[in-house]
Amino acid sequence: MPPASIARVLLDSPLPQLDRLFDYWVPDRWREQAQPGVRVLVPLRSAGRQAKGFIIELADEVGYEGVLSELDEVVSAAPVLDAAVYRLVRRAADRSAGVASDLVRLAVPTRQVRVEKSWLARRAESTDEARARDAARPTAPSITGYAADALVPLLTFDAEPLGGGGASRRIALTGIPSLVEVDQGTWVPAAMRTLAELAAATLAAGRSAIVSVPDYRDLDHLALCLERLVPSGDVARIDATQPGADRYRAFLRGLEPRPVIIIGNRSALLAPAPALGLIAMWDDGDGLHVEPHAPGIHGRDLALLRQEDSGCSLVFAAHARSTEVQRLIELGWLTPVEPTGRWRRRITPTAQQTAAAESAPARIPSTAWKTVSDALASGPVLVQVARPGYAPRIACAECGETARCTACRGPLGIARAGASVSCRWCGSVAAQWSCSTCESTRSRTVGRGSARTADELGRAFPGARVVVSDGATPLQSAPGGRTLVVATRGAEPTVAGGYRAVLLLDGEGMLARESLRVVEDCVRWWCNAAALAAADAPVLLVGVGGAVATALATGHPERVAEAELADRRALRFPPAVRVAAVAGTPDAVARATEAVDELEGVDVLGPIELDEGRVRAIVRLDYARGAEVAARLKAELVRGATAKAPRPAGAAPRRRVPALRVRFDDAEPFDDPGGRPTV
DNA sequence: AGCACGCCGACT
DNA sequence: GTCGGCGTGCTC
Repeated sequence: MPPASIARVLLDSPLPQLDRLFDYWVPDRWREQAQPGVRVLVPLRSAGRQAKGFIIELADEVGYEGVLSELDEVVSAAPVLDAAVYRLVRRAADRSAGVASDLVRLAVPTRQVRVEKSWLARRAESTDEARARDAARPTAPSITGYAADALVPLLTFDAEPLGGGGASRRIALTGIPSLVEVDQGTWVPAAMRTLAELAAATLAAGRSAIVSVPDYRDLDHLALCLERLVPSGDVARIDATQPGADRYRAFLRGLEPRPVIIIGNRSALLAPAPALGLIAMWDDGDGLHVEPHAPGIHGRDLALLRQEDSGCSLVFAAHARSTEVQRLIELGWLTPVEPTGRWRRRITPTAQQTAAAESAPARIPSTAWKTVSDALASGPVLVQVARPGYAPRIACAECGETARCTACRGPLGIARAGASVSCRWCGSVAAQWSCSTCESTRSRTVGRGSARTADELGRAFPGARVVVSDGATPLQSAPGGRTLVVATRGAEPTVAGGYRAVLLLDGEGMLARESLRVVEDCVRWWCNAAALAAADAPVLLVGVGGAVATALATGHPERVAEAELADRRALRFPPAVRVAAVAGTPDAVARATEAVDELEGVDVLGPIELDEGRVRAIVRLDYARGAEVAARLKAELVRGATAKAPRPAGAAPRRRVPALRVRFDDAEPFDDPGGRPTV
């Protein structure tokens, strides 16, 4: 038998029972092109069709007793599924009972034939010019604001074996200062400059870097910082909003031998990168790092797995520490690092008062009113609110019951001043509403959204320009001068020089949300907004007291993470343990939970009723049980997908809904029962 | 997903 | 005696 005549192929299929490698003969005509990583078409006999797939490895021995088919076609010679990316995808799928090809689909963008052809042609040339460019490495920038020796271990790669690197290679950056001026009049968050400098220094050491940020406004700032440090050909931007061809070109850049800096959102962590030296992630507590598609993996976990596999450096940077990072610090897996001469951003708690200064809106205490008023004289002021729109909620004037949409049961609200009442979920206008409890037709507005706050503040501070930035229409930056910027949490724009004051409203309401992560999320939102203030500017948090307020007032947000994690340990909640939500038909869920329940360090909550005919249970597991639990749940998924559940007499013959779904490490099951379940 | 193999009711 | 119902299981 000639060598390497068998190709092991991963099929492009979401079916769990097909999530393994299939052997195919490589016919002579494809022998040349059939290399690991290429796209192929293969026959799947019983399915009677052709399947797409990727060659994972070549072999010269059959690992299968049956009769092999020949692969039909090598789609292109581009080895798009990189070996390291496949290892990452395989491990990530295995630890979450997921299907590898679901992740491959995120890792390898849709093929763009023209882009790929020109890339292959260019690669074949391999010009002297390219080699000269390789030799001319950019010089390493210093990392502004950090002691020279603090970050040296991150940027030292000499002859280190892959998979090496201790905890000094993995750090959690905290205490990051606020905005910095990178060019005349251009201000960016200091964290973006630090991450850009780290990436550029990694590149200068002859290694690639991946920097993952939650949203495109961070990405723009990061790109801006990198422009000043490295040639544009050394930066590849992977971003969901860019056109397919650009996306594919950026992706292919990571397959070239020359090191590169890859910047992007969560999918950047799945990008190929030669000689990976650094993975950095900004604000890992931001929910945008969670991939919404199956199997719903958090970018943080991808970063941790990839670091372990490659032995590269790892940086989690954030203003507020997540409980997950706190846990890794306590385990000794991450080393906390702070900038030199760290000054602590203090957030001053201010009690809610009913009696405020003359003409002040009732929700702004008089001290805060004075602060805003004074600050406006020297520049822009940020006011953070919880909700967009005019009135976030409508309630019955008689009994106080929340008004809900007749179509979808979503809450009703008012989007703009003078607009009619409409549903916040489905948008349908509620023309004639009557209370479902007491049948009254009189309603009242509850709470103030960004639009109403802006209206009120505009009247209260005549002469100030009022700007609104919310999730639907976020601003990257706002004008300076006498400007009041009203923004919903997470949508705060930057201003040159930083805000002269920051006022955090609605804290009480934000904390009242029924969610495992409320405290953590609120602290993150507050710290992120506070970081947009000028260094000496006051930051006031209205209506929040207790230990959280104390931690923020003394400039120690990490104490909140410590306390939160201690609570979760006591309650056996994530991230002290891992969780897997198991949803589906009652018998499928029962079988799945029975399969794992008897394991040491595993317990099951529920099941509870979801919608008609479906239930959901929560499996809680010690980290050490992860592989075993995921494997058993995967086996149940395979069983559920192949053998159909015995249907009760008289029911519809084929269920449209899958019998079983599993989602790991999602805190949603612990959240507000009024929300819409996603599992 | 698709499609074949396999074991029980009304037909030339 | 067969033709075909779709329940069960496999796909290199």
